[in-house]
Amino acid sequence: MARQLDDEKKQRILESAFEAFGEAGLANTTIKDIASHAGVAAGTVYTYFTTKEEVFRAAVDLGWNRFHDDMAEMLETDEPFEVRINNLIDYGFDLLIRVHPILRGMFSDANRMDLLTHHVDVLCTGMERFFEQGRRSGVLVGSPNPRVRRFFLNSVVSGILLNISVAPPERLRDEVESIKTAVQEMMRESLVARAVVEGRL
Amino acid sequence: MARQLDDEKKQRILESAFEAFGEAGLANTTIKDIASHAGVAAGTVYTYFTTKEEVFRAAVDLGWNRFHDDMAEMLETDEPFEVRINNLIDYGFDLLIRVHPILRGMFSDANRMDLLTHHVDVLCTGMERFFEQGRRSGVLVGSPNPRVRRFFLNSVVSGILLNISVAPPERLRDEVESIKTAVQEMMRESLVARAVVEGRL
Amino acid sequence: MARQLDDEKKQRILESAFEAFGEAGLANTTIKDIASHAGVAAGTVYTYFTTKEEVFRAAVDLGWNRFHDDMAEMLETDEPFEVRINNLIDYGFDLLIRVHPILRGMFSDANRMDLLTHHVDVLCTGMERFFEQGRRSGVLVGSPNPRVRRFFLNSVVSGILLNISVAPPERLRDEVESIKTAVQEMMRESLVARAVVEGRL
Amino acid sequence: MARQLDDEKKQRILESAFEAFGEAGLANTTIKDIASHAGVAAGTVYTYFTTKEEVFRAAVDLGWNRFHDDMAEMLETDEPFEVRINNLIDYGFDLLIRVHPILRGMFSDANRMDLLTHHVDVLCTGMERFFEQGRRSGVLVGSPNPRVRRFFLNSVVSGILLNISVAPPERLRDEVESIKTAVQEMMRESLVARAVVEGRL
DNA sequence: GATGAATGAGACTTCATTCAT
DNA sequence: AATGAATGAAGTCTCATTCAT
Repeated sequence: MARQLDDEKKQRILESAFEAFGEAGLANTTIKDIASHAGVAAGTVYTYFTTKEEVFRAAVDLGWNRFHDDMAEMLETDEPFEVRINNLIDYGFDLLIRVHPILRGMFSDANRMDLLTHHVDVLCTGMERFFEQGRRSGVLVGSPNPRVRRFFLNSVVSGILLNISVAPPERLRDEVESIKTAVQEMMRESLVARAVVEGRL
Repeated sequence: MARQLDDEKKQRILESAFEAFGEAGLANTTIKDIASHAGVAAGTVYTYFTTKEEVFRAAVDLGWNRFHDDMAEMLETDEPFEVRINNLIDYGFDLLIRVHPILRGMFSDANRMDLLTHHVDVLCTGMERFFEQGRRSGVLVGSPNPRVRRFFLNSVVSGILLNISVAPPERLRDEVESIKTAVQEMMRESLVARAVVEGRL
Repeated sequence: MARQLDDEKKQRILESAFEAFGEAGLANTTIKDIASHAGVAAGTVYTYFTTKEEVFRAAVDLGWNRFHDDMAEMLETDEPFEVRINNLIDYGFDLLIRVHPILRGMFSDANRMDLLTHHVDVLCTGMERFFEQGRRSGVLVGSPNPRVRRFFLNSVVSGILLNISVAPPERLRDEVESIKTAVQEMMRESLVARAVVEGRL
Repeated sequence: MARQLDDEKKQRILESAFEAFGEAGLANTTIKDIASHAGVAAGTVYTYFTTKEEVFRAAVDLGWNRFHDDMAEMLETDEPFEVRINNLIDYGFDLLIRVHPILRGMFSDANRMDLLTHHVDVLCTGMERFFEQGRRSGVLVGSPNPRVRRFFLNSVVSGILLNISVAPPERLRDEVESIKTAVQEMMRESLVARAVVEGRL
């Protein structure tokens, strides 16, 4: 038998593509860039993918799926809601750093290929489900109108994504840190406000 | 006279570039595309710009500046705040449709060239100043903490931009309409909530 | 046993090559095409041949040799000349259909590699010898000048080859049929003409 | 105004393509080969043609049309038939040397693209018309059956084409010379034969 | 011996930019 | 100032050939 198709190698190519596209975008990244970063010959990329566009799509999905998986793992535990929301704030933003390339370098092209709406939707639906659990345990406030709530959620989530995407790599950590702080304060205030409304304070 | 003619031609090129880049992105748009849409020869573009990148920068700025100007014109009138906020909701989103190309087609590349942070910042600062006026006349609520308020504003503004940018041209108007409705509801609720807190309801 | 198996595999590859080259030509046929049609892996082709060009040469020779063999078998029997000439006309053209690929798909490249003159020559010499036998039994006419006779033979034989090579596969059988009819008529006339000249009619 | 599209340059490219394709065939000829032989940059070829295939088609047509034109010019004069047939034999074969490339290098691919049947047909029809004039002035014999005559003509014409096409360039002139001699002899014999039949000799 | 993944040279084609007209 | 033909660098992709398994 000959050398077998190597899933590890495909992953290496994909990882390399993810970084390269994230850095420079679809058009400014060459197959050679990707290949040499992955330690293979240019032609080898075509053993695992049929076109550059397919590599791009796979790289975008890699980033988003990794993000979704990490989010799910973090949120869907048996711990009490308070612990999970702290996890979200404490570690959730770290996840964004890993997917920063999808936002910074792959945004427009991914959008043009209609690869984004789906993932933004998945993300927001996951968040919504999570916060729903919080609502049931009375922890979080928000508009009593579910449509407004969804819009608010969607806007804030998207807004955070956009803000992170525009951050150049070198300012990325600071930007994330400041967003994190703001979210923490916002939540604290929200809880206080609710307590006031409920006459608990 | 000659000067005017030239300026007019430069504008035509820029307008054409704005549309072409917005539709297809930096890399998928050729100088010839831009030139022929503007009714000039490819070489003529180089009479007014030195490189394709410069055309791109100028097109991005054209879009954003036009947006900023329209926003300013709309918000900075002498009319009472209530009228202006209705204008914002009624007509503001129409402006977004005009700048959709910057978001849809020029996002990543503009970002990579660091042309975005500035404009997002200008937009948010303008909005902040506007809502500040509202606050002074007691119309709008929001966190008492200015940092949280700014974060909230920035997130929602950015979120709206992202959501619009993600909409394909054919779904654009519907998407804008639904965002508009959500914002209206959100504001109504916000005013009610404040009235409740203040014991007015 | 092993030897036989190998030979059989080599034949399969060659057969596959003959068809593929005949269909698409040297440059438009890949080693993979040939291999997969033969039911082997691309690498295996290199166990039996050293280069693609060698495969091509072998395929060309396969076609021509098969043709020469079939012609020889048909012509060199002990039957009377009249029977054999009828065989030639009745079945000879069927042979051309089998070698059509050499003519249609392999012509130019085979020619460039100087693989053709030899085979056209072999064919014409065989035909000449055959007709010579006819002459001896007084059956066929033709120029009394052997050089003219050879030229005439060569031209008609080559002309038939060219006409068949030019026929697209789907028109091949019709084309062959019409050539067959024309040859039959021509021969009949020739015999009549000779009879006239000899005062037999 | 800019440099104008230069018909002379297009001709130079075509001429270069004709020679290159004729020498090496479609697949073995690169656009760069053609361009550098024509003294232009590779990209310039694409100013005048859209694909390599288009260049090839144009080169094939160039060769054949030139041939048809020369034939027509030679045959369609007011001179007596005897003079014209001598022209045909004396100079006609020289024309074949000019088109040798179409036959040697472009045959198979041109055939695959169905560019040949038409031209072979045009050639044979032209010849038929010419010999028809001869028949009317009683100069030439041949089968009284027009179908047989056409087949004979077609075969001999095609046969000559094939024989010339298989000649390698260095043997080309000799080959043509010997065909020429054979044709001359064949015609002389044909005339003699007719005289015999008619009792004139 | 067979396999087929890996290689990398090389082809076509595009397009930003230049510059003769 | 405008034009658009010319240039040539660069990118994607193919495929003959090699060689580890």
